[in-house]
Amino acid sequence: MERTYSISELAREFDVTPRAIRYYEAEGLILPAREGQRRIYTAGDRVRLALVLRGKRLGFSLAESKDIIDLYGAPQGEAGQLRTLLEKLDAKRTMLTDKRRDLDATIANMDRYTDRCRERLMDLENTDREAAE
Amino acid sequence: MERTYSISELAREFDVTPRAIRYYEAEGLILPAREGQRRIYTAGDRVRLALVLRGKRLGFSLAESKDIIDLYGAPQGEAGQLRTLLEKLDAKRTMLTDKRRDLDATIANMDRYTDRCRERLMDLENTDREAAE
DNA sequence: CTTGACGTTTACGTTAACGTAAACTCAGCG
DNA sequence: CGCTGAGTTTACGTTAACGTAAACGTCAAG
Repeated sequence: MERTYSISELAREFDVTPRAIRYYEAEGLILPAREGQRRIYTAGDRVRLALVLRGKRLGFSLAESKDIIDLYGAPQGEAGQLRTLLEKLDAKRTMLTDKRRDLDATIANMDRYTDRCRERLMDLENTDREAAE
Repeated sequence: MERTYSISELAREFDVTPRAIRYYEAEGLILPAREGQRRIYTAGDRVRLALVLRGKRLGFSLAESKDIIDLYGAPQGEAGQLRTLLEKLDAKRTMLTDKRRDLDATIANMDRYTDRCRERLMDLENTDREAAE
């Protein structure tokens, strides 16, 4: 038997509130089974939650994350379905690499600035040392 | 004389509304000069706007973007100021590279899945061709 | 002179993503 | 049996980031 999780268990593990997890369910991002009234999360549900949270860190809305996550699990019976799936995957990939370009530019920018700051600091320390002689 | 811009000029160029630009000003992200009552944006203001929008694409809140943008332009007179600035820059850089790790993982994940889909499609096309014989 | 185009302030409305609180169920324990 | 701890639903509250609308200024063109 596969291991399952309660809502508060997942909440603790990922440091979110049960309320947030229920909200993701209401938005159609996670669909746990029920045992009576209680929600039962499988390992698959846990992965989906992790994907949602990673999406959040990357600045995706829940709707965008749902778009992406739903691609994993799309029907692949016919060749036509596979082809449209591949197109959608390509579109998402483009969006992701665009974001990476922005991110790399931001980091490169900051690095250049940091270098200038370091130089400035070394200059300051040198003149201090000279003044102390 | 350096070129300046009106609010609607910048709005058109970056495809945002004047309202949004004024909001960024209210939040302290851009501080254009005034000519009478009208806002006059310099090339520097334009750069700051571009940084704000890039931050948005990366999923930063306006407050986070302000944090980052304010680092460029922080006082660097004393060595102490430079050292705390360098610390803050390092912290931000760590956050950015963390984000890139998430982003790379997301892309790699999607690429693996895409490869499996492509294989599946080729298999399907092969069995189709064989069935047609 | 008035009509637009562009700008301004002020203020209220809207959406996403939850937080918070109330009132309920239900299994287990002493 | 009553209590506790975990879970549930329902509903209203909250914040960020603007959208939208009203009411006004200003200046060049017709």
